Amino acid sequence: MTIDPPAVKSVSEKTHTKAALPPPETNRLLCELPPDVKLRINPHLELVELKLGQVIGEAGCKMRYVYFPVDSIISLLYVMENGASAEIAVVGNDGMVGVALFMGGESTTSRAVVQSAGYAYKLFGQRLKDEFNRHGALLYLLLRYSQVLLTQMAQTAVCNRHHSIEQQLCRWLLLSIDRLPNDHLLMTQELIANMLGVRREGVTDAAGKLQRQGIINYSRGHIEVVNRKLLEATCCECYNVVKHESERLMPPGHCGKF
Amino acid sequence: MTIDPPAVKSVSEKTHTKAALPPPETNRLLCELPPDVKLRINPHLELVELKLGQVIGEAGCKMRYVYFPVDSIISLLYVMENGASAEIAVVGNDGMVGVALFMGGESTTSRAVVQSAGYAYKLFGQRLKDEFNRHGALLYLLLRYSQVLLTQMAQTAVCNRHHSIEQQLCRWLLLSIDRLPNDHLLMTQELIANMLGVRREGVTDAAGKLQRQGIINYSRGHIEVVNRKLLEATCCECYNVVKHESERLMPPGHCGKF
DNA sequence: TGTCATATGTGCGTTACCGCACATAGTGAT
DNA sequence: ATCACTATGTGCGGTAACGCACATATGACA
Repeated sequence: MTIDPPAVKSVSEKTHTKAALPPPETNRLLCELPPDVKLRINPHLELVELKLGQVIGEAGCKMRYVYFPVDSIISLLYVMENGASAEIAVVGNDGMVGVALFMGGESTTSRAVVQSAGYAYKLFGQRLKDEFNRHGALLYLLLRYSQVLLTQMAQTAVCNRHHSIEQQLCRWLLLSIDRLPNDHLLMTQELIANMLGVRREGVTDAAGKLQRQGIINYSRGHIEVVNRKLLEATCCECYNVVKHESERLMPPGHCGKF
Repeated sequence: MTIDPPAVKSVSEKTHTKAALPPPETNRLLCELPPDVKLRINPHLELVELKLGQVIGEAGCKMRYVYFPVDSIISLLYVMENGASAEIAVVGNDGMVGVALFMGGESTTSRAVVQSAGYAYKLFGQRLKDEFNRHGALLYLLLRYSQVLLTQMAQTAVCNRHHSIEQQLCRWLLLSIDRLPNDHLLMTQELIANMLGVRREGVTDAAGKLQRQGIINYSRGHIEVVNRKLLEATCCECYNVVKHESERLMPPGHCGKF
């Protein structure tokens, strides 16, 4: 029952033995690529382990690699001058980290932090750009994904403005477990507070309410969603808006259909 | 001295007589295009007048046209189920409205509203897509602009989370006058409140403070920035972050240099 | 000039969240 | 078993923004 940071590693290793590495297709973007693109890209993909809290992209620094999460989750976090922070968007096996590379900026104003340990496929930035500049399926796929990101950011802005900590916590939990294999996540309330840009005590309050309603169970860095339906009902509209828009923009089986 | 909605029209007409239409180059994006692209695009650009409050793109509805503002300002506004709203980003002659067209989504979850009346060049969506699909300078220019939008949205999210109404009002004023020919804007506190997603009284308070500090002058729908330096000093970091990132991503004279 | 709609000012109690201080409880290391 | 560390619980005063009600001022227009 006990899962601590080192244990996470062993769990991951157990899941992904040499005999059963998660294929690149575990990532939605890599999956949707047509065969010819895969042939060019896949040989250069490198499966890497990402540890909780690891920074894979710093604000203002040129990104050398892009990452396609398979079972890890990456937070795009904005850190202000005074140290306060806020999550801008979250990326799991539905997306990639490093859109600034093909957008032309090479860097962004936000930091990419591992929010849930796991694996990701890493690709050298120039390789991505080369394929992007062939102006084929990859370009159109990444463009659509960029719009998903845009939508998520916009919704985050709105949610920050109008919704309570409890509602935002619900949204955050839903976004997280959607990107995880089960309804169990490793995350302290302190870290969640950093993501949401609120006080730790505020998260304690909100989480307490959810626990008392039988929506979640948590203790010392573990959170389990036990009643997803109720969680969705308690959440603000923001989660559903983002989810539906993502599904609209990136329907499954889109590869080669651009 | 009196400028009301009808007067705005006459002012605009005075400025842009048949003899002196603002050229497409008044818009930064159109300006940066290399000659061959201009040759293909410009014949299809249509100068249109945009009235205050006009909706040129509705959430969830396919956009038929894209707009390149010349002296108008467009707000990307998210309207929630309960009617509350918040501005996600603002577009002036530095950008365009309708990125969803080339991103592939055809529509977004936000509404595009005219925040400041004026003119814009309108282009049929398919024309833009056609040029985009030539995979030339336009593609790379619009990608960079998309990153500017992304940055602006991210910063809006953070600003909503951490900064006071007064600071946000400063940011909003600066973003606005940067896109206007002078330091004078037509905007009631009620409308500003809608943009910022706060109460009208909150804007009254904040505006009152700024006025008492000699930073702005306002009365019945007119706001004039009289001390920009002080305004910037009173503002949060958000304005400068977005401004610098925009300048980095879209330096002048970039055309043909992709 | 008077009238009216609209924009702005102001006061009040309420709420959500903050910042801080400190108490309590799991958990790993020894 | 003990200790130290970290995560979580809780209380308290302070503050920013809210919702509401209503007062006042300004400019447009008859």
